[in-house]
Amino acid sequence: MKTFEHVDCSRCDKRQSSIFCNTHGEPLEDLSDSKTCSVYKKGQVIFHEGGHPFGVYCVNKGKIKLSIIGDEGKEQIVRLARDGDVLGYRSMLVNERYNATATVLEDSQVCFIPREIFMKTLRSDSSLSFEMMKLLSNQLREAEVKLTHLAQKPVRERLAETLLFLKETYGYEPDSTQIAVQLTREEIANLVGTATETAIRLLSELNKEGVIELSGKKISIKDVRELSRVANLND
Amino acid sequence: MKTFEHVDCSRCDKRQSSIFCNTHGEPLEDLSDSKTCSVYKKGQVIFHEGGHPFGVYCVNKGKIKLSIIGDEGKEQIVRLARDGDVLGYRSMLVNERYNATATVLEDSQVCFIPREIFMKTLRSDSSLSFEMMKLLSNQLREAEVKLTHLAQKPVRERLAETLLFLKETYGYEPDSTQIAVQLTREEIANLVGTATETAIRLLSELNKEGVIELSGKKISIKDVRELSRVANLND
DNA sequence: AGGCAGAACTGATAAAAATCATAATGAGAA
DNA sequence: TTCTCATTATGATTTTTATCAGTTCTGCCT
Repeated sequence: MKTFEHVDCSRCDKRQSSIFCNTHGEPLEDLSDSKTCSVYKKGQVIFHEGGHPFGVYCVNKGKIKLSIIGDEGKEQIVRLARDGDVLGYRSMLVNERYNATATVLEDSQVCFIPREIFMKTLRSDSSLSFEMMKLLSNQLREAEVKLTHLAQKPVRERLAETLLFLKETYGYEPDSTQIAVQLTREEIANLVGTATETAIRLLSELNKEGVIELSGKKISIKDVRELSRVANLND
Repeated sequence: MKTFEHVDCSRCDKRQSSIFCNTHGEPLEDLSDSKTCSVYKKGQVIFHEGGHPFGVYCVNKGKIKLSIIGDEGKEQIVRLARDGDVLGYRSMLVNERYNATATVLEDSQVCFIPREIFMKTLRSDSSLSFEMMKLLSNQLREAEVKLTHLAQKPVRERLAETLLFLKETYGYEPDSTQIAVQLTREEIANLVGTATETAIRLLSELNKEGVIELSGKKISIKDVRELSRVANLND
């Protein structure tokens, strides 16, 4: 974990779409001055389930998975983070240990804002607490919808939905319909909530049907419309 | 929906354990003066999925389910509310339509705080936004854990877990080990995330095993320890 | 380049859970 | 009270999904 050149928050173009979008002036400078910026290599863990939170992490550039380990040691991926996303705020707010592990999916640049500074900003800048509430609200809604689908929809539909979700989250590779993230089949299964073999089987099924195209870990969506139909998204 | 006698927030004993625990003085009076208090009968709907939020609901006394209707019209119960809980705040914060329906499980008294007043209080009373963030954080954690269990644990374990959850949420009837809430078997299934017949079958299985005792809709827990073991809660 | 380990794949089988069908019970309305 | 309809219950069957076993593929390391 190497430190990379310090990025001035006021010049960070990801800020506009982040919870700091309305934070300006002194509070923002405070944050910027006290943070540290690091590079994480693929596979590295930013924080561990059960660990103590000492601050929040702000993704400058990167792709990160947040996962919970279930009773039998099986991973469940509960969220994916991209540029501009903030991680670890929840545990900090309620002053509890992390209940998820953040693992880097590809080399990423992440800024760390120490606890005290973040909490101070939260107290002084009411727009930040507002953005926090909105963020939490949205994530809660997403989690509840996901819950419903997990309980009610068959694996094939959930897999299609997951692929569309990956596309929405990370977009396509330049000039292609390949989803811009590399996940193992196991990770895809842990996102969908199924067994690895089942995920593999259904992926190659969609491949045969011409809806998607597989080349190694790269997945391209050949027919978004049909994939949406498979996902059966009416709500 | 009849209006019941106005309850002064400052004298409401549920306030201590609610998000208004640190709200005092003028802000609290404002809330108290502008709210309306209503009685809802069993089965009545407080708000509908898709409807516009005009304020937040504060449960004075009652038991309420929050549910989402899935693609095939099947209900998924995503949360249960009890005395002191607040409902509908999430949609209001992000200014979206309700994404869940709130239905009263037994006759309840609920106060309604109009949108403007609540938002005003949120701006003026920073402790309230803090409590909101904590509440949202906790609910998000719960949702993510539930998600993981839904994806990884068999129905029997989830049913046992649900029964323990019901006990934690609503407690026992006075001088008994009967859980203090009446749900149909279908509702239990929609909470667990399974088919009604499966829920019925597994309930009678636990009944035969002597872990619980069924009498109509009343469920009593005869052996909490064994039920916890069935739920397989290691995390 | 060769070999090795992990990942991806495929088939067979087993287990879990949903669905369908049908009967019994019970609560509320006329 | 009796009738009716919804809920509960149970059995049989099918479908879905997981698990197990074995093979091929691929990237990586020396």
